[in-house]
Amino acid sequence: MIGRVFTLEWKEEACIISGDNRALPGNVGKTAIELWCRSKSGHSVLLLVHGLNPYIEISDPKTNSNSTSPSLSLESISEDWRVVGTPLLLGNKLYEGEERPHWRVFVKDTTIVRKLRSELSTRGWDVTSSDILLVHRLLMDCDLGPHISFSGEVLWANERAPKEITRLEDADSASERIKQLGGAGLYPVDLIMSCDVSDLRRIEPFPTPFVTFSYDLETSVKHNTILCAAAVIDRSGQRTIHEFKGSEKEIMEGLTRLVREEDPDFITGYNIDNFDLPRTQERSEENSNSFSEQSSMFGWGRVPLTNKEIGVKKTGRIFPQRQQNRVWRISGRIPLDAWWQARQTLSPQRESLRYVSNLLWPEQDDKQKLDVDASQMDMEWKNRPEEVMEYCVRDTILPLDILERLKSIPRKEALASVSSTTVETASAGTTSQWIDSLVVRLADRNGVAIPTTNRTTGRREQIAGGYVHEVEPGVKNWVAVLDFKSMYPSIMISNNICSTTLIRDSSIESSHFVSPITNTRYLSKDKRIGLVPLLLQDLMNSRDKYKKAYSQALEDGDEDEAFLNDQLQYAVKILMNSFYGVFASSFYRFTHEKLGASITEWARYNITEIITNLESDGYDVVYSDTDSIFVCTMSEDNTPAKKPDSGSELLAWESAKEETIKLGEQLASQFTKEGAELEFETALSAFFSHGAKKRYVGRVIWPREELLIRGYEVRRTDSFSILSKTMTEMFELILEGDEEGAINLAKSVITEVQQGKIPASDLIVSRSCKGSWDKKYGKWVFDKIYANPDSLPYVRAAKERISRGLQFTPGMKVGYIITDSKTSPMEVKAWLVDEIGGDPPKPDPQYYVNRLAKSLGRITSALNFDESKLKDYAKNPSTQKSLFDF
DNA sequence: CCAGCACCCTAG
DNA sequence: TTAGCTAGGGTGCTGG
Repeated sequence: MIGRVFTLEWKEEACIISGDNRALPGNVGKTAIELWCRSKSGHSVLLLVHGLNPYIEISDPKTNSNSTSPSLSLESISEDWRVVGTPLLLGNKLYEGEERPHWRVFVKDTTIVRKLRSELSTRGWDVTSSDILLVHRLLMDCDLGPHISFSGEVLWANERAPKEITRLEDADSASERIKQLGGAGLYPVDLIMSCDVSDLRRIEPFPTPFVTFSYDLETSVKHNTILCAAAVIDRSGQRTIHEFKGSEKEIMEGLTRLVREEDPDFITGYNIDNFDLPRTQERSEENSNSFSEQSSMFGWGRVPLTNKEIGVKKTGRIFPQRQQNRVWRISGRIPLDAWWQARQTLSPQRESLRYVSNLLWPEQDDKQKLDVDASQMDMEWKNRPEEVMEYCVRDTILPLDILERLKSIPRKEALASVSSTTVETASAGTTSQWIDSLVVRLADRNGVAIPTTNRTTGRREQIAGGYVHEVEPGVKNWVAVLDFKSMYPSIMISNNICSTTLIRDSSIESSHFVSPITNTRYLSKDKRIGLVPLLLQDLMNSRDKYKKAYSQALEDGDEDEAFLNDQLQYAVKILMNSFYGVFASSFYRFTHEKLGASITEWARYNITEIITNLESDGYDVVYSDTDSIFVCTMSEDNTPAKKPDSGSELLAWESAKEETIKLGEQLASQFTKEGAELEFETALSAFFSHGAKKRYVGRVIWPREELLIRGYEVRRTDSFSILSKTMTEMFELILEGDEEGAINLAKSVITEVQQGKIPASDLIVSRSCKGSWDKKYGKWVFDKIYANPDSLPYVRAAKERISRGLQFTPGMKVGYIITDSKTSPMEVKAWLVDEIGGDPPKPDPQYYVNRLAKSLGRITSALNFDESKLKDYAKNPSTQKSLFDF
């Protein structure tokens, strides 16, 4: 290997992708933290950080705040072989509502923390700060986010490293030096450096030029073997395409060489989590006799190909790994499945790559042209290898286009920035890890001990949630929608709700907050401001700051700056909204069961009080859900909801609109109080519901014009398109006051379905289907998950898919057509036309007539025209000429 | 025909 | 180093 090395100091800025740690050689009780970064100027960096060593904290439950000598033995801890030095007295910390002295115990190595923790707690100690990864500890203790500047000693650099670094030296001695410093050897990155914790600084977020690798395998349906593969590298927009043919071994070695040479941060593809990665793992195992051999085919981890990293068990960091049904982990890189991203942000009706690309780029035929039959891949590969390869290449480009369109990567980076964690944690971590990142560092600075995650299993009793107002069937004209700004966070802030302020005993406090129903008490703010309220207030302020910066950047015409700030404000919103759920959970480290319940009871109290007041003032409250209130702005007004074209009617309409806006603003300010800010969100010219909670539509006229639909089939991914289309059109008509038109539309569509005039493609039902892989028998099974799988239509459709040689992954949506509803369970046929073409299944008209009559009938019955009338009409449309015959 | 149940998906 | 929450609507199957 050729490289350049020096005794050079180097300083630059980068974004932390992920991190890990390794003990320094010689059992010296020191640990180096590895940070994999992408620099602002585009090269990759591995940073070995020194100066932070693993520790845990302990306290004695029997020692109070006035004493510094515990009843338990500190000496025996000092003598433990796993412990470095003597425990360090930190002073008092708050733990479960009590102040008591805490000691910090340094541990030789991160791998033995778990055992030591359980031993100490068996001996009677309360052990805290003991389940936090060292790399997270680094970010917390040094108050860093993902964007950092650093300076240090250069240990190794390749051709992509900055030109200023020039002196040549040999690879072996560089590798040796890296190992002495706790590293693993020559990592496959552009630049390797060493520094001290004090050399790291938090800096303002910037858009990092990440490198992404997208890949796709074509495999034999018969033998599961790999036929060919393609990959694309995206280096800040510049893409290079790579094709792989030959033996399976050659294909996988080619992919692995590409990963190691191009050194991507993200690894993507369509459905890689459940298909390409597990298949590559399987085939590389099958094609090798040792881990070392396998590493040439699947050694994608960003670590050197040393014996230690390859490992003697399946624990070597060189291999991508997945713990039981969880996300994939690849050392130093981030797997990011385009399928999952599309599913999460788009909620598409169906989830095949064809369907999603058609959804995103309807005008581009070439992106979705069907030219290879995936269910006959062996034959296709034999007869038309060029076309198969072209198809394979296209399927590696599309995932990159999807991520680009959904802004997935900048979103993860923004979330990492506002939650001050690595991009990997933002991308693959859990909501409680994002919140940990902020709460733990604040707790450390405020003398609050860090309890471990609550590992109890089994569900505790549910807490009560939000309030939902009954809704009457029918249309209401001129409605103002008010809602609370960040309701749950505001409640936590204004009532100082936090585990650090919860009053746990019956002690008398001079002043405190008391929840309205269960009388849960929280300290007043002059006694102590809760960590979480403090944090939420900070986040609220920072969101305002980002929003301002966004507007300013738009004004200045700086698109990049506007985009960055928009991402950041959005990430803050996501993060703030995650707090309630985490604190209402049963396992989170700073949770107490009373916290979640207090938040929602204050919420219910606030909103029902306002509703009562509005009603007693004579207002008609049409609907309310958790943090929103829909209120009629005119009691006896006949101004039609449909916007007239001109004349005096238009003037009347405009004045009704003005009136609604004025009243909306007035009511919002009237009912706003400290810590519960009510905002006027939208004005509706008409509101309709058939009378069910969480199902309504509105004609929005301010601040923009749109049709608002909530809950109804139109919003559901398991509806079929003729139902969604018809219902949407009916809503348009109803909100314009044309009820007759809506009923007629329902009748005519049902008639067409009865007569078999609607194409099957408008009748596809799609639902997600779970399943688990039976290793022993090598097939998908459903009875571990479902009580009676064969009675579920989507399971039967999934089984049909599988039997036809198509991919199945747990949780995927499966499309099907109901072909005979007279039997029970009803007969369904999988929708495979998108993937393998052929004739569509023949739908059972009666089933669809019934479904439409039921769903559309719910709507029309609110207009006094019920389901049975719709069905009668469909059976014999010619005899029923007028709507009002009935 | 109906109640009870399992399961999916959405609102917030 | 396992893990956000509750409220609510709706479909289809089973068994009486």
